This record gives sequence, structure tokens and C-alpha cells, in this order.
Amino acid sequence: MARTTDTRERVLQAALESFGGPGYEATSLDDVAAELGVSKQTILYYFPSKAALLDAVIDLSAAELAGALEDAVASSPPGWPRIEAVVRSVFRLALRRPELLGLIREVTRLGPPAATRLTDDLEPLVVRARGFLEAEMAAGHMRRSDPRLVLMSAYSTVIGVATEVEVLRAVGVEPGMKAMVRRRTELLDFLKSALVVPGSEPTST
Amino acid sequence: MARTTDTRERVLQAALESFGGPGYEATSLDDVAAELGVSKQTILYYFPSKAALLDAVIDLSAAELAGALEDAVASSPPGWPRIEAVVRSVFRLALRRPELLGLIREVTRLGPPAATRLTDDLEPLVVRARGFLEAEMAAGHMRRSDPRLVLMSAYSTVIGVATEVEVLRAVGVEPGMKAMVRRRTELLDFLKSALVVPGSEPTST
DNA sequence: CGCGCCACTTACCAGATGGTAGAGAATGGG
DNA sequence: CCCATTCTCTACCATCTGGTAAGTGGCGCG
Repeated sequence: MARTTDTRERVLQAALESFGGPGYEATSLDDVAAELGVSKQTILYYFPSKAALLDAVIDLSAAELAGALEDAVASSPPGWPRIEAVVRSVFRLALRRPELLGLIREVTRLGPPAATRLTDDLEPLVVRARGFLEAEMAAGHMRRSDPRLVLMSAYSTVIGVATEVEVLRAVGVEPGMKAMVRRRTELLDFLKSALVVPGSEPTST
Repeated sequence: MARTTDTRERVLQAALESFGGPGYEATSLDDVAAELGVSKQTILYYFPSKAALLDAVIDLSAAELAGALEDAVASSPPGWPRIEAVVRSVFRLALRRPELLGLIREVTRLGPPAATRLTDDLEPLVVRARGFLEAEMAAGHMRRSDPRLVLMSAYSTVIGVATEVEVLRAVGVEPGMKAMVRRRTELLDFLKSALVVPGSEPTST
């Protein structure tokens, strides 16, 4: 009975890697099956269609992302350190599970209905993040502006910097762990400059 | 003889819209042909293969993007106003030719060899941008940091904000011209805070 | 034993895909 | 008038796609 769950999860994992890497359309069910050493029908046994498989992969990814962010939030005090912790955890994900961020990127590209499912999954996270930003702004730790748009800018920047390897190569940055660390540092500076009210952080809660 | 160029350009245009919208793999040559009211073989007469068509579309897009940015640079003084002009021109593109930014996003996702061609096309632009940032930093108008990474962050943010309509919807921002203007304003604030050394801009050239 | 359920397979299919072969119309130059 | 070139078409094809139908073997349970 462990077997049952085992295959199902292996399918999910392989699909996540392919959908988040080469992409959804670029991946055939045969590809996924071949990589697992099973037949395509085994996949269709667990998931009635390719679209259903994508849905399941989205749910899985959203849950994993949410988990990582929850951990980052829970283990950091409010204020700038929390933002830093969240960005660090996203970069850790970019290193350890690049396919996960790749999938998120891919899904936003695919549009509805996949994108809708993802955003539904992540909505609670967004709500909490917005609340956090509002509180920080109200407390005077952060520049006053529309939290939704700040969230949007920060999201785009973090995902972009963490995933756009090709673009990085274009601007002359070679990928690698050391470069990734430097990028993270640079990005944190960038965000800090953009968000934090100077002189307010040492006194934050 | 005008005829010749005409069909060819219409093919290019239709392909740009499809590749930059639904995506490269999601678009069949028959789709493009149907939208133009010609047969698929007409496309294959001008472009030997789908990949070759993509290459041509990439060149076209890179040229148009470069043109828009050149204009923005030429019509603005150095310093912060130039950055603002560039961001504005990208947003104008996002409104008037969304498929163009979509294509760039798509190509960076596809990876080599398409991505390589795009980055080759845009390399001169990147070099100039880097030079500009270095000069601004040297003049003390901009925070000192690695220009390549600043460029990367700015690119991710601008492209992200200008293209990720789905994500925007997720955080509660409905697309539309008014919303777009607000996003642009917010983004400019964001970038300005992140990049500009306070008090330095009034004295810039 | 034997019945049925679970996990998985082989066999198959209809439709779409990128691409080839080659013919038909229009044009223009000798 | 005829040939050659340019452009576009119809006809066709091998391959791959997601998905269906129909089993097969094993394991637990009465």
C-alpha cells in the first residue's frame, strides 16, 4: 500500500520537473513515463488527463512553496528581517528545487485555468503578506505605498532574479552557487533601499 | 514585388503575436496560417522551418525593442530622467504591443538556441546600459553596486510588472489602462528608491 | 479455492504536427 | 510566343499526441 502512494508521488515529482523545466506543452506524457520507467497509462491511471496532472502538480508546488514561506515567517521577527528571511528561503528553493519556481513561472504564462488554480492556492499567502506590509507601513518601518503593487514588484524581482538564468547570462553573470549568493545579497540591498524607511529598522519589533 | 515583402511581413507579425501570446510550442504553423488566411506551405516557403520562423521573429522583436529604447535614451538627459524614460517606453510597449514583451519572456524560457540568438541581438543594448549605470555610479548619482546585477534586478522587475497580468489579478489588481499607469508610477518610485542617491538628482546633467 | 480489487500493462486509435513533393497561376524578359 | 522565376496552392506523409479499451498478474479475504 506504500507502493500505491509511491508511484503516484514519483509521477508527480517527475511531472513537476518537466513542467517546471522544459514546460507543459513541451512535455509529453510519454516523456514523463519514460523517465520513470513506467508506461504512459500508469500516469493516466492516477490522473485522468494531462490537465489533471498539471492541477495536481500545481497543488503540490503551491503547498511546498507555502510551507517554505511559512517556515521563514515563523522563524523571523517582523520587520525587515522577515523580508530578508523570506527572500533567503526563495533563493534556497531556487537552488534546491529550481523546477518549483520554474513551474510557478510556467503556470502564470499558461493562463487560466491553470493560473487560476495556482492563484487560488496561494491566495491566503498573498493576503497575509499584504497584511504584513500594511502593518509595517502603518508602523512607519516601510515606505507608504500600495501594498499590492509593492508585493507585485517584489515578487517579479525575486522570481526573476532567482530563475532567469538565460537573462543573467545575457548581462554577463555566469550561473553558479557563488554568483547566486552575490545576486541574493545584491537583491536584498535593492529591496531594502526600495522598501525600508531609513533609520527605522533598529527599533523595529 | 511589394507583394512578396507584404506576405512575409504578415507572417512574421502573426507569428510574433502567437509566439509571444500562447507560446511557441502552443502555436502550430497551421494556426498561424489560418489566422492569415493562407496555407501552411506559404509560411514554409518564406521560412524553411518553424525554428527558422522563430529566429526571424526574434530578430524582428529585438530590433523593435532596441529601437524603442534608443528613442527613449535619445530623447532624455542622463541620470534618473533617462531611466524613467526607458521604463515609460517599456510600459508603452506593454500596452501597445504586449506580444513583444511576451515573446522576450517566452524566448528566455525556451533556452538555447533561441535564447542565445536573442541575447546576441540585444548584447549591444546591454553593454550600453551597463556603461550608463557605471557612469552614473561614478558620478555619485546612483548607489554603488554591481551594474550587472542592478540591471538584472531592474529587468526582472520591469518585465515582470509589465507582463504578469495573471499574477496582478491574483494580488487584486485588475488589468486596464488606469491600473497600468498606477503600476508604472509605483514601479518608478520603487526603482528610484532603490537606485538613486538621495539629493543627487537635481544636480545631474 | 475463488472472487474481486488494485496496480499496471499491451494494443490501439483519431487527430494534430512539422515537413516534403510537386503542380498551377501570374509575371516579365528575350 | 515561350521560357523561367516567383509565389501560392493541393495532396500527402511519418511521427507524435492525449486518450480509450481491454486485459494481466498478484494479493487479500470469504
